[in-house]
Amino acid sequence: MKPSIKLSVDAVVFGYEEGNISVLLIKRKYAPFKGQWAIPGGFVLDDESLEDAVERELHEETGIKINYLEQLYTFGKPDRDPRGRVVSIAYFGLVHPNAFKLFAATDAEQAQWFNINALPELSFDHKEILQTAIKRLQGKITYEPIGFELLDDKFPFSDLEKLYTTLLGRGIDRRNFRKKIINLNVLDELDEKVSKGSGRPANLFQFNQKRYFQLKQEGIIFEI
Amino acid sequence: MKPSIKLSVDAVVFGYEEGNISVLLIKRKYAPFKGQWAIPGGFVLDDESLEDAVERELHEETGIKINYLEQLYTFGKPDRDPRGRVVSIAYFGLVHPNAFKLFAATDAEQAQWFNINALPELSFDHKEILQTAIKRLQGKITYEPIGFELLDDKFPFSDLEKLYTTLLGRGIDRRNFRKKIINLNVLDELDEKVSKGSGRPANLFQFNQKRYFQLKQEGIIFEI
DNA sequence: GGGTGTTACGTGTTTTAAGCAACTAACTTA
DNA sequence: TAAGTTAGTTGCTTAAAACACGTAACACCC
Repeated sequence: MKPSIKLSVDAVVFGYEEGNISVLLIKRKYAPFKGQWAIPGGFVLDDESLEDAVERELHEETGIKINYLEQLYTFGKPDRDPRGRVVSIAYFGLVHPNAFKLFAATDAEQAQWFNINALPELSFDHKEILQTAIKRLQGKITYEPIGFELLDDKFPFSDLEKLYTTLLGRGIDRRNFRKKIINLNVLDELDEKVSKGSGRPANLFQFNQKRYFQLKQEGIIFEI
Repeated sequence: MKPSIKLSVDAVVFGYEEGNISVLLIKRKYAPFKGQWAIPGGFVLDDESLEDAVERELHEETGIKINYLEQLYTFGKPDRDPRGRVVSIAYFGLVHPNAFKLFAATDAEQAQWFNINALPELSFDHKEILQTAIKRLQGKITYEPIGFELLDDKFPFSDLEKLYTTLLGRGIDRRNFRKKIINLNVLDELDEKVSKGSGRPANLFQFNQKRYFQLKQEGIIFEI
């Protein structure tokens, strides 16, 4: 007896640019939900791992290569797909958006970044998936020094600060935040400055990769 | 085209009794891994939800009814099952072990509680699943007032304390722990005492369900 | 029935971190 | 050159975690 349940993967990919958190969506080329926006994803091939499937689909549909990926949650309500029973394993990814040129193909008519505060209507139960992903992102950021996967190589401290306030949706104390991050020793202060608009030019920082990944592995608790 | 990937669910169920954290395992009745211990679980039927599948399999194989269940992680390596491609959605459950009489049936020859420090060899990749579950349990306990789902209705404070030290695998400061828990206001102190062996008899406590579930919903952060 | 061991429980002090205000620094723009 | 703007520092106040000790209420033993 062959099962009639199909298995798919979906990927919620976040990017951050100049104070905005965006998510990568595709416009569906075929029915169901033809012409509507959706999270990139597709069916798992019989002999590929789940992670391979996510990366393959992401690359096919949007041209992107991910640099951070983790499993999010598995969605399996019997009626979530009009084509029949489809259980989807959702993943959660982070990229530097300006490191890639979006390029839609296969099932996707178009691929585009959307600000998470200005989302279009989504196909299937993708709204629920996205909300789950946003919660995960907000949760992660408070106990892991995320940011490396979202920020540029070199960045002013205010970018990190803005990433946190935007993501948490609330103000944080600039002074304590700086103290805490500096004390983590994950940042190397550079001798370069950058000036954007008015105001004092900011010093540039860079993540110390070695220390950063060491900290992540130790499962650091750092409570913003 | 019908897919050849099959979908199963597995459930890691924890119980706590007198200072011991146990996990519920079954002895497999059929090949593969016949006669070996495994996490309870089985294939998902075409028209049932994932949660229904878990609860059905758990009840069939062990006689247990769960009072706390959440999704853990989905395991999908192509070679994890010798019968072919099987992707398994693992769940995580908590029960009061002495509230049920174990009763093995269907695929299970026997169902039994095992101390998590004295586990037998496990089938498939179930060792990895169990380790993931233990990590989740340790993580959850530090930011959620878990315990209600594991402890008896009435319990001395030392039971809660022991639950935490056992689960975290390290000592905690008894004085601060008590202060913190009491300040959460989730416990009602009863006028009953219990004496086990020597020493001063302990006052019994009870979870204030209303306040407890309110706190959980608010997603309390309470950092042991 | 009075010491002794044992577990339960409370008070207090010291140390660390979070919360918050005021200030200095280095630029741009009018 | 004064005013506006963003960057970054110093320090004080308050809350919480880390830690030691003292007291309470039993069982057990002689």
